[in-house]
Amino acid sequence: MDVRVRMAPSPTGFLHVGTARTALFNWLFAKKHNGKLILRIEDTDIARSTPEFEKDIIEQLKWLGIGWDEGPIRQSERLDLYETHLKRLLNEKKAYWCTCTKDELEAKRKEMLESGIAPRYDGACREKHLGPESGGVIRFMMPEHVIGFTDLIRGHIEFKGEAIGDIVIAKGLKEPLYNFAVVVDDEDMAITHVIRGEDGIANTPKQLALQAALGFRHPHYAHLPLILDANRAKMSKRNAATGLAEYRAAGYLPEALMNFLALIGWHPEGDREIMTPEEIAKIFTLERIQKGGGAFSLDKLNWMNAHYLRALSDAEIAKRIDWEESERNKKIIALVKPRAETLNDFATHGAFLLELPAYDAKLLLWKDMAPGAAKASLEYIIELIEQGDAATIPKFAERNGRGETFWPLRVALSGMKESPGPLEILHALGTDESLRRLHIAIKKLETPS
RNA sequence: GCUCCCAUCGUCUAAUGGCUAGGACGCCUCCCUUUCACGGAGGAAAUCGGAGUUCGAUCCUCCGUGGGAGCACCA
Repeated sequence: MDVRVRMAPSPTGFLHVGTARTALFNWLFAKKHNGKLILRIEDTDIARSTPEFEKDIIEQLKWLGIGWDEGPIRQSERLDLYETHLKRLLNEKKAYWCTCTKDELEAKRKEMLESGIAPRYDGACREKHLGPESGGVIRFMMPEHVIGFTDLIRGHIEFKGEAIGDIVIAKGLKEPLYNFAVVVDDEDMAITHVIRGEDGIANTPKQLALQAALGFRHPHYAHLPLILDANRAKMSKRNAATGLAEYRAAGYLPEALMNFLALIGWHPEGDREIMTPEEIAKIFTLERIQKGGGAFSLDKLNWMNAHYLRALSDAEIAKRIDWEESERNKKIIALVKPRAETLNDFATHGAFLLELPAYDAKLLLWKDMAPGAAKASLEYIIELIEQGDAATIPKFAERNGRGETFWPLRVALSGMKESPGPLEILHALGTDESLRRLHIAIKKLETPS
């Protein structure tokens, strides 16, 4: 059978890195097996879903480089389909209307919690035989037997049906809830493999039972380890940037992010870590997915991003940061690239070329050299530049001392403690601007602080 | 509290029922170098604990401990 997988984000928030990683693994799996990937928007929660979030999800997925074969399919546009199956379950007495109030349920829940048993619905409305006019919710009669399945990553997992209780599958005939809509859709879309986060494990028995009751087939399940934050807890907005758009805005490259995300919870056989999506897809297998959660290491992402950045041509970088290809911009890019970690660094690290930053005169002094020596060195360099002999600066440095020559020059031109090399900056700035900055430096050295 | 899942350097991970447990990030040292970065060469750093199976266990089993997730008229 042809592989069909889906990514099923809920538009109740911006695209989360965890959701993106799950989407990526589905994408890799589909690609590896020549299967189809379906984008399904799980917007059954009308109160929390917004078009803005949906737009962000689609936009970021595309930006990351994840394409899909079918969709986006919105659950909110398929309410009739769910209603049909809901009615069937009701008719077959596999589901029933329930009018228990939230207060009643909360009280019972508390009671059960206090007596040390797993809180679950007690089935109070099971035998009431209520109809749609009751205005209640629809509950599914959970079977009391053990429900097990073989997770493609974790192996056999079992849950006791009686511990789950009768779950609410819809608030009304036109208001299906997550677990029910998922089951109907996975069947309707002929999903073969459900690849989702570990937090979906506990939902699996519910969905399995629902599938059985509806006469649907069971897809294969694979539960991915979670992406953890630095504190090894599920990544949350409180402790880290969780929105993919935030990383994009911070200047990360989609190819770097993709490579990085693929390596959280999955690893190829060998030592190779830098791989294109195509290379990864080729060797991707669920068997090599880790069981334990993996921490999101910003350090490693930064390293990887810098690595990918250096591999880009200057012209490509200009395009990505939306800079016109002027001579000046080209120079900035070439100069900043070896040191850049993110795309944003071109603007921030390159700023000194456009405007000399304020700096302290003392910065001009190499080690414990005297201000007079620095001044003399800079004055001589000015002379060389004015004579068109800038090319002989290295020779002068040999006589004058490398540090004593290059350090003051570099600081005079950049105003910074750390920067590209002085001759490169000199070239990038051009003669006029370089001379202007050198004179500023000399003035600083002349002014006692 | 209940249910489920997990456990190799700080982090992401590789490997094998048996040589000095490998790589990457980060960290440290050295080289290159005016600085920083890049690059190059080294280094420190791990099989959670206890039983059992076995000639032998990091790997298999059990217990413990630790960590995580889930327990909605959210998804």
